This record gives sequence, C-alpha cells and structure tokens, in this order.
Amino acid sequence: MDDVHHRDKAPIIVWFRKDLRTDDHRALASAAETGRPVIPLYIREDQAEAGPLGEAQAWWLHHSLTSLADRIEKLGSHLILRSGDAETVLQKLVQASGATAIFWNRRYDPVGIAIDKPLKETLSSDALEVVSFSGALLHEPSRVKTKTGGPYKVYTPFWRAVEAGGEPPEPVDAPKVLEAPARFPSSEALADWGLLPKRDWAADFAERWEPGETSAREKLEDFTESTIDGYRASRERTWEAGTSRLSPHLAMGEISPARIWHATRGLSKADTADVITFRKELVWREFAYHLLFHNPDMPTESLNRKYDKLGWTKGDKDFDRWTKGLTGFPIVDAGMRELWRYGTMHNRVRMIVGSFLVKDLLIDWRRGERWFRDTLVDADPASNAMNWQWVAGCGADASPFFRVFNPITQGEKFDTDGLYVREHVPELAELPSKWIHHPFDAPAAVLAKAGVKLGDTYPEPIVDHAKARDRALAAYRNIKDAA
DNA sequence: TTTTGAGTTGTTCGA
DNA sequence: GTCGAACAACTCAAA
Repeated sequence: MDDVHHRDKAPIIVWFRKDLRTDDHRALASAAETGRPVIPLYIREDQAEAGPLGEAQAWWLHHSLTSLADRIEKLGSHLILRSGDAETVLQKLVQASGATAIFWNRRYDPVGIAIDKPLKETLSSDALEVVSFSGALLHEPSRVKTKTGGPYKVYTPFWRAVEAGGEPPEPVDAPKVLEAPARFPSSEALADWGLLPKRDWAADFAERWEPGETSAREKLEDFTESTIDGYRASRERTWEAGTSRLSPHLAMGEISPARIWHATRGLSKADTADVITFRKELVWREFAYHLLFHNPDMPTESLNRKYDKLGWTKGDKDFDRWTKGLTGFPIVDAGMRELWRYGTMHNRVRMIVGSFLVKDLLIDWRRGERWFRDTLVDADPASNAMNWQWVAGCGADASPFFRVFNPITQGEKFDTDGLYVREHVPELAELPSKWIHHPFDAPAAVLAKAGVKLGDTYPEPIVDHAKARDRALAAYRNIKDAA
C-alpha cells in the first residue's frame, strides 16, 4: 500500500460538541462524502462552558449521547467518548487512529471560541487537516451588520436585516452510511461519566421530554403541521402546549436552526402571522448569539454598566423561597415548581418570575441567570443571558424600567382559569378561579372550603407587590439620576 | 453631521 | 367595564 493510497483511506475524526445530530451536520456530511473512514468523537471537556454544565442539562446530555451513539451505530460506525482537555484528547486519538483530518462544526459562545481558535492553529499541520463548518446558527454572526458595519443592538432592525439578507443555507441530509475504520479506538463508558443525578430528581423529566434527534424531528413535524396554527396567541396560554418545545433540542444541537427555518418556509402557510411569529422567535435565538459574539461578557456583566449601581439586595432568604416556589404568589410558584420538576418553564411565566426576582425582590439578575442555567434543560448561554438582561432592564433593547409585571394580573391574563397553577401548586387546586392568583385576598370561608391555610399549607406572600413595585421604581429612578 | 422615527412580551390612573 | 395617556428619557439605525 503506497503512501498516497494510505492517506486516501486515513480516517477523519468528526468531533461532536453541542451538535448531537446526524442531520444537517456539515462536518459529518463532508467527512462521509469523502468515502474515508469516520471516527465520531465526543469529548467531555474540562471547561467548555461559562461555568459547569447545569445538572438538568447533564441529564439531557446523557440521553442525547445515548441517542446519537445509536444513530451512529446504525450508520455503521461507533461513537467514541473521551474526557479531558480537547487538545490532549485529539492529539492522542490522532496518534492512535492514524487520522489525518479533524472536522467539526463551529461554536459561537466565548468559551468555545477561546478553545477552538487556538486549537485549530495548534493542530493544523501538513499531516493533519483541521476543517470547521457552520450549522449552529442560521447565519455566521459576522455576516449580519448595520449599514455602518457594526453589530445590532435592537431586535427589529436585526430581524429586518436577517430577512433582507436572503435565506440561510439549505440543510444537508444525514449520511446514509459511515465507513468504519479498520479498528476503533477505545472509548470511555457513558455510565461512568455520572451525568445522571445521584438522587433521581429527574424522574419526571422523562414524562415531558425525550432527548435525541429523532424526537426533535417528530416535534418539528407535529408543530409545523398543527400546533403552529394559532401560535401567535396560543404560545401565551400557560396551560396549553402551544409552543414548539424545540428549545432543549436546539440547545444541544439535536436539530439545526436551518432545518427548522426551512421546514416553516416550505409550508403553504409560510407567510401567515403565526408562522412569521415563530420564525421571529428563531431569529431571537440568532440575535442572542449576535449579542454574545460582540459582548463576550454578557452572561456576567450588565451590557449597560450603570445598572451595577442599582443596589441589588442579596436577599438570600427571598432567593431561596423563589427557587423553591414558595413566594406566596401562585403564578410565580407554579413556574418555579414547573422548572424544578420538568426542567422547563413556559415562556410567558419565565418573564413573570424574572420580573418578580429582579423588580419585586430587587435581586441581581445574575443570580436568576445562574439558577436557570442549572435547572433548565434548554439552558443556552446566549438566550439565557440576553433574556435576563432584558427583564432587568440593563440589556439590549431592554424592558423599560417602569415595566413591572404584576403577578396577579399576569396570572389572570395568561392562566385565566388557573389550570397552570392547579397543576403545579396542587395545594391551591380547590380554590375558585376568582381567587387562585391571589389567595391572600380571599375570604376566610373560601380558603377554608378549599383546604388552604395561609402560612401553613401555602405561604403568605413574601412581599407586598404594590410596595415592592414602588421600591423598584425608586431604585431604577435613582440610577438614572446617578448616571 | 444631523435629523428623524422608532423601540418583544406592562401597569395604573383617571375620565 | 373600557379606553387612552402617562410612565422617562435615551439610544439606535438609517436616511
């Protein structure tokens, strides 16, 4: 066997990260196309995130990797698992396998960029080809620019620019088959990684979620076929499954945004308000990465620094009650308990609990951001940071300071009959709808009949909302004057 | 350079 | 019950 021939048949390592799919995976598709053996690899990196991977998402990752390994097996190859520092792992694997190329899809969070950029330089040589591909976003972040060449800070013009910029690239199908190398390098065992929680607090996650790209594609199909009809209104109804529920799949890269985008484009109803509203949501994710790309410290620093002077309270006790869903405001508690139990929260309720933490309790948005990162299965460094900054008023295109959500009004508006509260706060289930969002105002007889003892079976409210609102407005006015 | 119009998701108050 | 205005400027993006 001569050298050239040998090189032609040398394996390609395809390094999977938060792109745990075979569909629309350019690195994998390009590797498969060469006809050379493919070694699919996942590295449990020492530090690939801003902070450790949240526990809820660790649960998801475990199942997602299981699902990906299955798919790859069916294609004729075998997913290799390794842990450690990416460079060391890759160097070793190149040596052990005789691979002459490494392919991966780019990531756009600051920690990922800080790892990948120098890595590409270090690894690339005459003997080793390192190629990166797009696919995590609809468009490369550097592609969307204002007329003066800068990044956008306001969503609407960003959306218009995305619309005017033409369609994102068509997704590429999963390879039909992967060539196996003569010998697979050794793999660690997923079970040894300890991604599943020791205590089985995630038992209920499986009721709501099925990680993996097969499930993601099914969800997309169901959604575009039926749920999307009426989406503009139904996505606001907390008691209904009116949203796509694709976010955790997107967060782990089990489905690509381009796949979703083009699925909505291909519909006969592609230009209805419902479908456009949904595509806008997809572009919000894009906008979050655009912001993060241009403001790498967005997860930890207020984009508008003057908000650091706001004098956030530490509020440890309040924070603790917020995380446990024991604030005494039913819609807030329902949301926080949904989050704990299912690793998710209805989008509308995320705003309500966020506003409550930041404005009613005056607690630093970063604490909320961290809690969400640890408990959400769809935790995403870009979206999470952007949205917390939005609600706190310090971010891009932020919520105006005087916009303080009223947890009672919001409950009545978006959980009209209290079905959402009844599901997640069962001790209030027997209350009539009239009182379910403010049991503290209910007549004693009504509470007694529903078996509710305030301060006993369900907490008294931890703040007086009207007073808390005034306090927040004063604090926000203050920094305006200070600045 | 200056100007202009606009900006995810709300609430309260008074007529 | 319903409706419009006030809430507070400020900054962004494009012309």
